[in-house]
Amino acid sequence: MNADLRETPIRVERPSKTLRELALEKVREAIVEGYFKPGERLVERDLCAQLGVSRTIVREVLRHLESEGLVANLHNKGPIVALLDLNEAKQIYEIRGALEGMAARLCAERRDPAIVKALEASLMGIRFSYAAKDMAGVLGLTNAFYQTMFTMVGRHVAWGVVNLLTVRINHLRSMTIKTENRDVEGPAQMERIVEAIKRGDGDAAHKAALDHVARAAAIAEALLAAQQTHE
Amino acid sequence: MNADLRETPIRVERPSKTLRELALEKVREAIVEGYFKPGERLVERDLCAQLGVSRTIVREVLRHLESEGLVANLHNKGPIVALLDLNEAKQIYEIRGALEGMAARLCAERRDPAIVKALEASLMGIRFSYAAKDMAGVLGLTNAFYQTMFTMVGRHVAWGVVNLLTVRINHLRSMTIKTENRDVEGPAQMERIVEAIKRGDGDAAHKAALDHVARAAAIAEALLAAQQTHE
DNA sequence: TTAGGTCTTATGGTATACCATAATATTGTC
DNA sequence: GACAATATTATGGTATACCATAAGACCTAA
Repeated sequence: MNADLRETPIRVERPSKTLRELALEKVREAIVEGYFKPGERLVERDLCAQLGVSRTIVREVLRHLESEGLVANLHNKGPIVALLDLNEAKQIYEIRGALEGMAARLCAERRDPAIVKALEASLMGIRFSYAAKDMAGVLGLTNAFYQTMFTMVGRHVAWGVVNLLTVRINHLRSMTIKTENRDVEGPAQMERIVEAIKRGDGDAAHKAALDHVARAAAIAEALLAAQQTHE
Repeated sequence: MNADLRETPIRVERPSKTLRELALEKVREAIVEGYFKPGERLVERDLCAQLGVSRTIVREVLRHLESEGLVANLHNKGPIVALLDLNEAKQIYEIRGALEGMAARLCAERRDPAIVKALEASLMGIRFSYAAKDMAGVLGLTNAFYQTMFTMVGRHVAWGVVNLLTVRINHLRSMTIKTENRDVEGPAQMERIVEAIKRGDGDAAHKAALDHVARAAAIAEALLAAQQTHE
Protein backbone atom coordinates (compact mmCIF):
# COMPACT_ATOMS: atom_id res chain seq x y z
CA MET A 1 0.00 0.00 0.00
CA ASN A 2 1.59 3.25 -1.06
CA ALA A 3 1.69 6.37 1.09
CA ASP A 4 -1.41 7.82 -0.55
CA LEU A 5 -3.66 5.07 0.76
CA ARG A 6 -2.15 4.93 4.23
CA GLU A 7 -4.29 7.81 5.46
CA THR A 8 -7.43 6.79 3.60
CA PRO A 9 -10.66 7.19 5.63
CA ILE A 10 -11.57 3.54 5.03
CA ARG A 11 -8.44 2.23 6.70
CA VAL A 12 -9.11 -0.52 9.23
CA GLU A 13 -8.42 0.59 12.78
CA ARG A 14 -5.59 -1.00 14.73
CA PRO A 15 -6.92 -3.64 17.09
CA SER A 16 -7.53 -2.75 20.71
CA LYS A 17 -4.70 -3.19 23.08
CA THR A 18 -4.29 -6.47 24.87
CA LEU A 19 -4.80 -6.71 28.61
CA ARG A 20 -1.07 -7.10 28.94
CA GLU A 21 -0.38 -3.86 27.04
CA LEU A 22 -2.87 -1.97 29.15
CA ALA A 23 -1.49 -3.42 32.35
CA LEU A 24 2.08 -2.58 31.30
CA GLU A 25 1.10 1.04 30.80
CA LYS A 26 -0.64 1.15 34.16
CA VAL A 27 2.20 -0.35 36.15
CA ARG A 28 4.89 1.65 34.38
CA GLU A 29 2.98 4.84 35.06
CA ALA A 30 2.40 3.84 38.68
CA ILE A 31 6.13 3.42 39.13
CA VAL A 32 7.10 6.55 37.24
CA GLU A 33 4.54 8.68 39.07
CA GLY A 34 5.67 7.35 42.42
CA TYR A 35 2.59 5.34 43.32
CA PHE A 36 4.95 2.38 43.74
CA LYS A 37 8.06 3.64 45.47
CA PRO A 38 11.66 2.60 44.91
CA GLY A 39 12.46 -0.45 46.97
CA GLU A 40 8.81 -1.37 47.37
CA ARG A 41 7.98 -5.02 46.76
CA LEU A 42 5.76 -5.81 43.82
CA VAL A 43 3.94 -8.90 45.03
CA GLU A 44 2.37 -10.74 42.12
CA ARG A 45 -0.88 -11.60 43.82
CA ASP A 46 -1.26 -8.05 45.09
CA LEU A 47 -0.76 -6.67 41.61
CA CYS A 48 -3.35 -9.14 40.32
CA ALA A 49 -5.86 -7.83 42.79
CA GLN A 50 -5.03 -4.20 42.07
CA LEU A 51 -5.05 -4.54 38.29
CA GLY A 52 -7.81 -7.13 38.05
CA VAL A 53 -5.79 -9.46 35.85
CA SER A 54 -4.25 -12.92 36.16
CA ARG A 55 -0.75 -13.77 37.29
CA THR A 56 0.22 -14.52 33.69
CA ILE A 57 -0.37 -10.90 32.75
CA VAL A 58 1.37 -9.60 35.85
CA ARG A 59 4.40 -11.80 35.37
CA GLU A 60 4.79 -10.75 31.77
CA VAL A 61 4.50 -7.10 32.75
CA LEU A 62 7.14 -7.58 35.41
CA ARG A 63 9.47 -9.23 32.92
CA HIS A 64 9.09 -6.27 30.59
CA LEU A 65 9.73 -3.72 33.32
CA GLU A 66 12.72 -5.70 34.56
CA SER A 67 14.22 -5.46 31.13
CA GLU A 68 13.55 -1.71 31.15
CA GLY A 69 15.34 -1.33 34.44
CA LEU A 70 12.31 -0.09 36.35
CA VAL A 71 11.98 -3.34 38.31
CA ALA A 72 14.67 -5.38 39.96
CA ASN A 73 14.27 -9.07 40.64
CA LEU A 74 16.15 -10.35 43.62
CA HIS A 75 16.39 -14.06 44.23
CA ASN A 76 15.30 -13.94 47.83
CA LYS A 77 13.09 -10.88 47.73
CA GLY A 78 11.00 -11.14 44.62
CA PRO A 79 10.45 -8.18 42.34
CA ILE A 80 10.88 -4.67 43.71
CA VAL A 81 10.74 -1.22 42.22
CA ALA A 82 14.32 -0.59 41.23
CA LEU A 83 16.33 1.63 43.51
CA LEU A 84 18.50 4.30 42.04
CA ASP A 85 21.60 5.40 43.77
CA LEU A 86 23.40 8.66 43.23
CA ASN A 87 26.11 7.07 41.15
CA GLU A 88 23.66 5.55 38.71
CA ALA A 89 21.67 8.76 38.55
CA LYS A 90 24.81 10.68 37.65
CA GLN A 91 25.65 8.21 34.94
CA ILE A 92 22.16 8.54 33.50
CA TYR A 93 22.45 12.33 33.39
CA GLU A 94 25.83 11.96 31.74
CA ILE A 95 24.50 9.67 29.03
CA ARG A 96 21.61 12.02 28.43
CA GLY A 97 24.10 14.83 28.04
CA ALA A 98 26.04 12.90 25.43
CA LEU A 99 22.94 11.99 23.44
CA GLU A 100 21.00 15.21 23.86
CA GLY A 101 24.11 17.17 22.95
CA MET A 102 24.38 15.10 19.81
CA ALA A 103 20.73 15.69 18.97
CA ALA A 104 21.01 19.43 19.61
CA ARG A 105 23.98 19.63 17.29
CA LEU A 106 22.13 17.74 14.57
CA CYS A 107 19.15 20.05 14.99
CA ALA A 108 21.38 23.10 14.57
CA GLU A 109 23.07 21.66 11.51
CA ARG A 110 19.72 20.79 9.95
CA ARG A 111 18.81 24.49 9.76
CA ASP A 112 15.10 23.72 9.62
CA PRO A 113 12.76 26.46 10.87
CA ALA A 114 10.13 23.81 11.67
CA ILE A 115 12.42 22.38 14.32
CA VAL A 116 12.88 25.77 15.93
CA LYS A 117 9.15 26.40 15.81
CA ALA A 118 8.32 23.08 17.45
CA LEU A 119 10.93 23.53 20.17
CA GLU A 120 9.75 27.05 20.87
CA ALA A 121 6.21 25.77 21.22
CA SER A 122 7.29 23.17 23.76
CA LEU A 123 9.34 25.74 25.63
CA MET A 124 6.43 28.17 25.75
CA GLY A 125 4.27 25.41 27.13
CA ILE A 126 6.89 24.64 29.77
CA ARG A 127 6.92 28.26 30.90
CA PHE A 128 3.15 28.30 30.97
CA SER A 129 3.07 25.12 33.04
CA TYR A 130 5.55 26.57 35.51
CA ALA A 131 3.40 29.68 35.82
CA ALA A 132 0.37 27.52 36.45
CA LYS A 133 2.38 25.42 38.91
CA ASP A 134 1.56 22.38 36.81
CA MET A 135 4.59 20.21 37.47
CA ALA A 136 3.18 17.25 35.59
CA GLY A 137 2.82 19.59 32.63
CA VAL A 138 6.41 20.74 33.04
CA LEU A 139 7.69 17.17 32.96
CA GLY A 140 5.47 16.16 30.08
CA LEU A 141 6.39 19.14 27.97
CA THR A 142 10.06 18.75 28.76
CA ASN A 143 9.76 15.23 27.40
CA ALA A 144 8.00 16.63 24.36
CA PHE A 145 10.82 19.14 23.88
CA TYR A 146 13.44 16.42 23.76
CA GLN A 147 11.32 14.02 21.78
CA THR A 148 10.95 16.77 19.20
CA MET A 149 14.69 17.32 19.13
CA PHE A 150 15.44 13.67 18.52
CA THR A 151 12.64 12.72 16.19
CA MET A 152 12.87 15.76 13.95
CA VAL A 153 16.39 14.73 13.05
CA GLY A 154 15.31 11.16 12.69
CA ARG A 155 17.00 9.75 15.77
CA HIS A 156 14.29 7.54 17.16
CA VAL A 157 16.72 4.94 18.48
CA ALA A 158 18.58 7.48 20.58
CA TRP A 159 15.26 8.88 21.74
CA GLY A 160 14.28 5.39 22.84
CA VAL A 161 17.46 5.09 24.86
CA VAL A 162 17.06 8.53 26.44
CA ASN A 163 13.42 7.84 27.18
CA LEU A 164 14.16 4.58 28.97
CA LEU A 165 16.86 6.23 31.06
CA THR A 166 14.80 9.30 31.80
CA VAL A 167 11.92 7.21 33.08
CA ARG A 168 14.28 5.73 35.65
CA ILE A 169 15.08 9.15 37.08
CA ASN A 170 11.60 10.57 36.78
CA HIS A 171 11.24 10.82 40.54
CA LEU A 172 14.47 12.80 40.71
CA ARG A 173 13.36 14.98 37.84
CA SER A 174 10.08 15.76 39.52
CA MET A 175 12.13 16.94 42.47
CA THR A 176 14.67 18.97 40.50
CA ILE A 177 12.08 20.94 38.58
CA LYS A 178 10.59 22.07 41.88
CA THR A 179 13.78 23.53 43.31
CA GLU A 180 14.00 27.23 43.88
CA ASN A 181 14.61 29.30 40.78
CA ARG A 182 14.53 26.27 38.50
CA ASP A 183 11.35 27.61 36.94
CA VAL A 184 13.38 30.51 35.58
CA GLU A 185 16.77 28.92 35.14
CA GLY A 186 15.55 25.77 33.42
CA PRO A 187 13.62 27.41 30.59
CA ALA A 188 16.41 29.96 30.19
CA GLN A 189 18.89 27.17 29.63
CA MET A 190 16.56 25.48 27.19
CA GLU A 191 16.15 28.76 25.37
CA ARG A 192 19.91 28.85 24.88
CA ILE A 193 19.63 25.47 23.19
CA VAL A 194 16.88 26.74 20.93
CA GLU A 195 18.76 29.95 20.10
CA ALA A 196 21.85 28.02 19.11
CA ILE A 197 19.73 25.73 16.96
CA LYS A 198 18.03 28.76 15.41
CA ARG A 199 21.32 30.26 14.31
CA GLY A 200 22.65 26.92 13.14
CA ASP A 201 25.50 26.80 15.66
CA GLY A 202 26.10 23.11 16.28
CA ASP A 203 28.84 23.57 18.83
CA ALA A 204 26.82 26.07 20.84
CA ALA A 205 23.72 23.88 20.73
CA HIS A 206 25.77 20.92 21.87
CA LYS A 207 27.30 22.87 24.72
CA ALA A 208 23.98 24.37 25.80
CA ALA A 209 22.40 20.93 25.94
CA LEU A 210 25.32 19.57 27.96
CA ASP A 211 25.18 22.52 30.33
CA HIS A 212 21.47 22.07 30.87
CA VAL A 213 21.78 18.40 31.76
CA ALA A 214 24.86 19.00 33.88
CA ARG A 215 22.97 21.61 35.88
CA ALA A 216 20.04 19.24 36.37
CA ALA A 217 22.47 16.54 37.47
CA ALA A 218 24.05 18.89 39.99
CA ILE A 219 20.68 19.78 41.46
CA ALA A 220 19.69 16.11 41.64
CA GLU A 221 22.96 15.30 43.38
CA ALA A 222 22.38 18.00 45.97
CA LEU A 223 18.84 16.74 46.55
CA LEU A 224 19.95 13.15 46.98
CA ALA A 225 22.71 14.20 49.34
CA ALA A 226 20.24 16.20 51.39
CA GLN A 227 17.85 13.29 51.38
CA GLN A 228 20.46 10.95 52.75
CA THR A 229 21.42 13.49 55.40
CA HIS A 230 17.83 13.71 56.59
CA GLU A 231 17.50 9.97 56.92
CA MET B 1 25.95 -8.17 57.79
CA ASN B 2 28.78 -5.70 57.62
CA ALA B 3 31.26 -5.52 54.76
CA ASP B 4 33.78 -7.69 56.59
CA LEU B 5 31.53 -10.73 56.51
CA ARG B 6 30.34 -10.27 52.95
CA GLU B 7 33.37 -11.98 51.49
CA THR B 8 33.62 -14.66 54.16
CA PRO B 9 34.52 -18.13 52.84
CA ILE B 10 31.45 -19.64 54.48
CA ARG B 11 29.04 -17.48 52.53
CA VAL B 12 26.14 -19.45 51.00
CA GLU B 13 26.25 -19.63 47.21
CA ARG B 14 23.69 -17.85 45.07
CA PRO B 15 20.86 -20.20 44.06
CA SER B 16 20.81 -21.86 40.64
CA LYS B 17 19.22 -20.02 37.80
CA THR B 18 15.54 -20.43 37.13
CA LEU B 19 14.30 -22.16 34.02
CA ARG B 20 13.26 -18.77 32.72
CA GLU B 21 16.76 -17.32 33.17
CA LEU B 22 18.32 -20.26 31.38
CA ALA B 23 15.78 -20.08 28.58
CA LEU B 24 16.33 -16.33 28.20
CA GLU B 25 20.04 -16.88 27.75
CA LYS B 26 19.44 -19.60 25.20
CA VAL B 27 16.98 -17.66 23.09
CA ARG B 28 18.95 -14.45 23.23
CA GLU B 29 22.07 -16.29 22.15
CA ALA B 30 20.15 -18.09 19.40
CA ILE B 31 19.04 -14.72 18.04
CA VAL B 32 22.39 -13.01 18.43
CA GLU B 33 24.25 -15.94 16.83
CA GLY B 34 21.85 -16.03 13.93
CA TYR B 35 20.17 -19.35 14.69
CA PHE B 36 16.90 -17.41 14.57
CA LYS B 37 17.09 -14.96 11.70
CA PRO B 38 15.73 -11.42 11.48
CA GLY B 39 12.09 -11.51 10.42
CA GLU B 40 11.69 -15.14 11.43
CA ARG B 41 8.55 -15.94 13.41
CA LEU B 42 9.03 -17.11 16.96
CA VAL B 43 6.05 -19.38 17.43
CA GLU B 44 5.41 -20.02 21.09
CA ARG B 45 4.62 -23.70 20.80
CA ASP B 46 7.65 -24.27 18.58
CA LEU B 47 9.88 -22.58 21.14
CA CYS B 48 8.33 -24.75 23.86
CA ALA B 49 9.24 -27.84 21.93
CA GLN B 50 12.76 -26.63 21.15
CA LEU B 51 13.55 -25.44 24.66
CA GLY B 52 11.61 -28.10 26.54
CA VAL B 53 9.74 -25.61 28.69
CA SER B 54 6.15 -24.43 29.10
CA ARG B 55 4.48 -21.54 27.32
CA THR B 56 4.67 -19.50 30.53
CA ILE B 57 8.45 -19.54 30.35
CA VAL B 58 8.48 -18.84 26.64
CA ARG B 59 6.08 -15.94 26.92
CA GLU B 60 8.07 -14.34 29.69
CA VAL B 61 11.27 -14.73 27.69
CA LEU B 62 9.61 -13.14 24.69
CA ARG B 63 8.42 -10.22 26.78
CA HIS B 64 11.96 -9.65 28.01
CA LEU B 65 13.48 -9.81 24.54
CA GLU B 66 10.77 -7.50 23.21
CA SER B 67 11.78 -4.94 25.76
CA GLU B 68 15.41 -5.36 24.71
CA GLY B 69 14.51 -4.73 21.10
CA LEU B 70 15.59 -8.17 19.88
CA VAL B 71 12.01 -9.29 19.28
CA ALA B 72 9.19 -7.40 17.66
CA ASN B 73 5.58 -8.20 18.39
CA LEU B 74 3.23 -7.45 15.57
CA HIS B 75 -0.51 -7.62 16.16
CA ASN B 76 -1.27 -9.82 13.20
CA LYS B 77 1.96 -11.73 12.95
CA GLY B 78 2.95 -12.71 16.44
CA PRO B 79 6.49 -12.33 17.68
CA ILE B 80 9.33 -12.17 15.17
CA VAL B 81 13.04 -11.64 15.44
CA ALA B 82 13.37 -7.88 15.07
CA LEU B 83 14.47 -6.63 11.72
CA LEU B 84 17.09 -3.98 11.53
CA ASP B 85 17.13 -1.56 8.69
CA LEU B 86 20.09 0.49 7.57
CA ASN B 87 18.78 3.64 9.18
CA GLU B 88 18.46 2.03 12.60
CA ALA B 89 21.84 0.39 12.28
CA LYS B 90 23.42 3.73 11.51
CA GLN B 91 21.76 5.29 14.51
CA ILE B 92 23.05 2.51 16.73
CA TYR B 93 26.59 3.01 15.49
CA GLU B 94 26.21 6.74 16.09
CA ILE B 95 25.05 6.25 19.66
CA ARG B 96 27.88 3.84 20.28
CA GLY B 97 30.25 6.49 18.99
CA ALA B 98 28.91 9.07 21.40
CA LEU B 99 29.14 6.74 24.38
CA GLU B 100 32.34 4.93 23.51
CA GLY B 101 33.96 8.27 22.78
CA MET B 102 32.91 9.46 26.19
CA ALA B 103 34.29 6.30 27.83
CA ALA B 104 37.58 6.56 25.94
CA ARG B 105 37.98 10.15 27.08
CA LEU B 106 37.32 9.20 30.68
CA CYS B 107 39.83 6.36 30.42
CA ALA B 108 42.47 8.78 29.15
CA GLU B 109 41.75 11.29 31.87
CA ARG B 110 41.92 8.59 34.54
CA ARG B 111 45.62 7.99 33.75
CA ASP B 112 45.49 4.51 35.24
CA PRO B 113 48.08 2.01 33.90
CA ALA B 114 45.76 -0.85 34.83
CA ILE B 115 43.28 0.36 32.25
CA VAL B 116 45.92 0.44 29.54
CA LYS B 117 47.13 -3.00 30.52
CA ALA B 118 43.65 -4.50 30.40
CA LEU B 119 42.87 -2.91 27.05
CA GLU B 120 46.15 -4.08 25.61
CA ALA B 121 45.41 -7.59 26.73
CA SER B 122 42.03 -7.54 25.00
CA LEU B 123 43.58 -6.10 21.88
CA MET B 124 46.27 -8.76 21.81
CA GLY B 125 43.59 -11.37 22.13
CA ILE B 126 41.69 -9.82 19.24
CA ARG B 127 44.73 -9.97 17.03
CA PHE B 128 45.37 -13.54 18.07
CA SER B 129 41.77 -14.48 17.29
CA TYR B 130 42.01 -12.87 13.86
CA ALA B 131 45.19 -14.83 13.20
CA ALA B 132 43.43 -18.02 14.23
CA LYS B 133 40.41 -17.05 12.11
CA ASP B 134 38.33 -17.30 15.23
CA MET B 135 35.60 -14.75 14.48
CA ALA B 136 33.58 -15.62 17.55
CA GLY B 137 36.70 -14.87 19.54
CA VAL B 138 37.13 -11.55 17.75
CA LEU B 139 33.58 -10.52 18.62
CA GLY B 140 33.83 -11.71 22.18
CA LEU B 141 37.11 -10.00 22.82
CA THR B 142 35.95 -6.82 21.16
CA ASN B 143 33.08 -6.83 23.63
CA ALA B 144 35.57 -7.42 26.41
CA PHE B 145 37.64 -4.47 25.19
CA TYR B 146 34.70 -2.09 25.43
CA GLN B 147 33.36 -3.59 28.62
CA THR B 148 36.76 -2.93 30.12
CA MET B 149 36.72 0.65 28.92
CA PHE B 150 33.35 1.37 30.45
CA THR B 151 33.60 -0.56 33.68
CA MET B 152 37.08 0.56 34.61
CA VAL B 153 35.81 4.13 34.73
CA GLY B 154 32.71 3.03 36.54
CA ARG B 155 30.19 3.54 33.75
CA HIS B 156 28.14 0.39 34.02
CA VAL B 157 24.92 2.13 32.97
CA ALA B 158 26.40 3.33 29.70
CA TRP B 159 27.92 -0.11 29.17
CA GLY B 160 24.44 -1.59 29.64
CA VAL B 161 23.08 0.73 26.98
CA VAL B 162 25.92 0.03 24.55
CA ASN B 163 25.62 -3.68 25.19
CA LEU B 164 21.90 -3.74 24.42
CA LEU B 165 22.42 -1.83 21.22
CA THR B 166 25.42 -3.84 20.14
CA VAL B 167 23.50 -7.07 20.55
CA ARG B 168 20.98 -5.78 18.02
CA ILE B 169 23.66 -5.32 15.37
CA ASN B 170 25.62 -8.43 16.20
CA HIS B 171 24.79 -9.98 12.87
CA LEU B 172 26.11 -6.89 11.12
CA ARG B 173 29.18 -6.89 13.28
CA SER B 174 29.94 -10.50 12.49
CA MET B 175 29.87 -9.44 8.85
CA THR B 176 31.96 -6.28 9.18
CA ILE B 177 34.78 -8.00 11.04
CA LYS B 178 35.11 -10.42 8.14
CA THR B 179 35.56 -7.82 5.43
CA GLU B 180 38.84 -7.61 3.63
CA ASN B 181 41.61 -5.89 5.54
CA ARG B 182 39.43 -5.40 8.63
CA ASP B 183 41.68 -7.84 10.52
CA VAL B 184 44.49 -5.30 10.18
CA GLU B 185 42.60 -2.04 10.11
CA GLY B 186 40.32 -2.81 13.07
CA PRO B 187 43.00 -3.59 15.63
CA ALA B 188 45.10 -0.69 14.31
CA GLN B 189 42.25 1.69 15.02
CA MET B 190 41.73 0.22 18.44
CA GLU B 191 45.43 0.60 19.12
CA ARG B 192 45.07 4.31 18.40
CA ILE B 193 42.44 4.42 21.13
CA VAL B 194 44.73 2.64 23.56
CA GLU B 195 47.71 4.84 22.67
CA ALA B 196 45.71 7.98 23.31
CA ILE B 197 44.51 6.56 26.60
CA LYS B 198 48.08 5.63 27.49
CA ARG B 199 49.32 9.18 27.00
CA GLY B 200 46.31 10.66 28.77
CA ASP B 201 45.00 12.51 25.73
CA GLY B 202 41.23 12.66 26.21
CA ASP B 203 40.49 14.45 22.97
CA ALA B 204 42.56 12.02 20.94
CA ALA B 205 41.01 9.01 22.66
CA HIS B 206 37.58 10.42 22.03
CA LYS B 207 38.33 11.02 18.37
CA ALA B 208 39.95 7.63 17.86
CA ALA B 209 36.92 5.90 19.35
CA LEU B 210 34.58 7.91 17.13
CA ASP B 211 36.68 7.16 14.06
CA HIS B 212 36.67 3.46 14.81
CA VAL B 213 32.91 3.27 15.14
CA ALA B 214 32.37 5.51 12.14
CA ARG B 215 34.52 3.21 10.04
CA ALA B 216 32.61 0.14 11.25
CA ALA B 217 29.36 1.94 10.43
CA ALA B 218 30.59 2.73 6.92
CA ILE B 219 31.52 -0.89 6.30
CA ALA B 220 28.18 -2.07 7.64
CA GLU B 221 26.36 0.39 5.40
CA ALA B 222 28.23 -0.88 2.36
CA LEU B 223 27.42 -4.46 3.29
CA LEU B 224 23.74 -3.72 3.75
CA ALA B 225 23.61 -1.84 0.49
CA ALA B 226 25.26 -4.76 -1.30
CA GLN B 227 22.87 -7.16 0.39
CA GLN B 228 19.86 -5.24 -0.83
CA THR B 229 21.31 -5.08 -4.32
CA HIS B 230 21.67 -8.84 -4.41
CA GLU B 231 18.08 -9.42 -3.36
C1' DT C 1 13.04 -12.63 77.99
C1' DT C 2 15.33 -15.15 74.58
C1' DA C 3 16.28 -18.84 71.59
C1' DG C 4 15.08 -22.86 69.20
C1' DG C 5 11.72 -25.77 67.08
C1' DT C 6 7.49 -26.38 64.68
C1' DC C 7 3.67 -25.06 62.07
C1' DT C 8 1.35 -22.11 58.87
C1' DT C 9 1.13 -18.90 55.31
C1' DA C 10 2.92 -16.30 51.51
C1' DT C 11 4.95 -16.32 47.24
C1' DG C 12 7.46 -17.24 43.03
C1' DG C 13 8.22 -21.09 39.62
C1' DT C 14 6.20 -23.74 36.25
C1' DA C 15 2.72 -26.30 33.82
C1' DT C 16 -1.60 -26.82 31.54
C1' DA C 17 -6.40 -25.73 30.12
C1' DC C 18 -9.57 -23.21 27.50
C1' DC C 19 -11.01 -19.80 24.31
C1' DA C 20 -11.33 -16.65 20.36
C1' DT C 21 -9.64 -15.50 16.21
C1' DA C 22 -6.67 -15.58 12.33
C1' DA C 23 -4.62 -18.42 8.97
C1' DT C 24 -4.68 -22.22 6.11
C1' DA C 25 -6.65 -26.16 3.82
C1' DT C 26 -10.37 -28.24 1.50
C1' DT C 27 -14.45 -28.54 -1.18
C1' DG C 28 -17.91 -27.23 -4.43
C1' DT C 29 -19.54 -24.50 -8.23
C1' DC C 30 -19.17 -22.06 -12.42
C1' DG D 1 -8.71 -23.33 -13.60
C1' DA D 2 -10.46 -19.75 -10.67
C1' DC D 3 -13.05 -18.25 -7.02
C1' DA D 4 -16.05 -18.39 -3.11
C1' DA D 5 -17.60 -20.79 0.83
C1' DT D 6 -16.72 -23.76 4.50
C1' DA D 7 -14.06 -26.45 7.61
C1' DT D 8 -10.02 -27.21 10.11
C1' DT D 9 -5.89 -26.01 12.29
C1' DA D 10 -2.63 -22.91 14.32
C1' DT D 11 -1.71 -19.57 17.54
C1' DG D 12 -1.73 -15.86 20.87
C1' DG D 13 -4.49 -14.24 24.97
C1' DT D 14 -5.68 -15.19 29.47
C1' DA D 15 -6.85 -17.82 33.51
C1' DT D 16 -6.01 -21.18 36.99
C1' DA D 17 -3.84 -25.19 39.32
C1' DC D 18 -0.19 -27.17 41.77
C1' DC D 19 4.18 -27.31 43.91
C1' DA D 20 8.36 -26.16 46.50
C1' DT D 21 10.42 -23.19 49.36
C1' DA D 22 11.10 -19.15 52.05
C1' DA D 23 9.23 -16.21 55.47
C1' DG D 24 6.74 -15.39 59.34
C1' DA D 25 3.90 -16.71 63.33
C1' DC D 26 3.47 -19.28 67.32
C1' DC D 27 4.76 -22.21 71.09
C1' DT D 28 7.75 -24.09 74.52
C1' DA D 29 11.69 -24.54 77.39
C1' DA D 30 15.47 -22.64 79.76
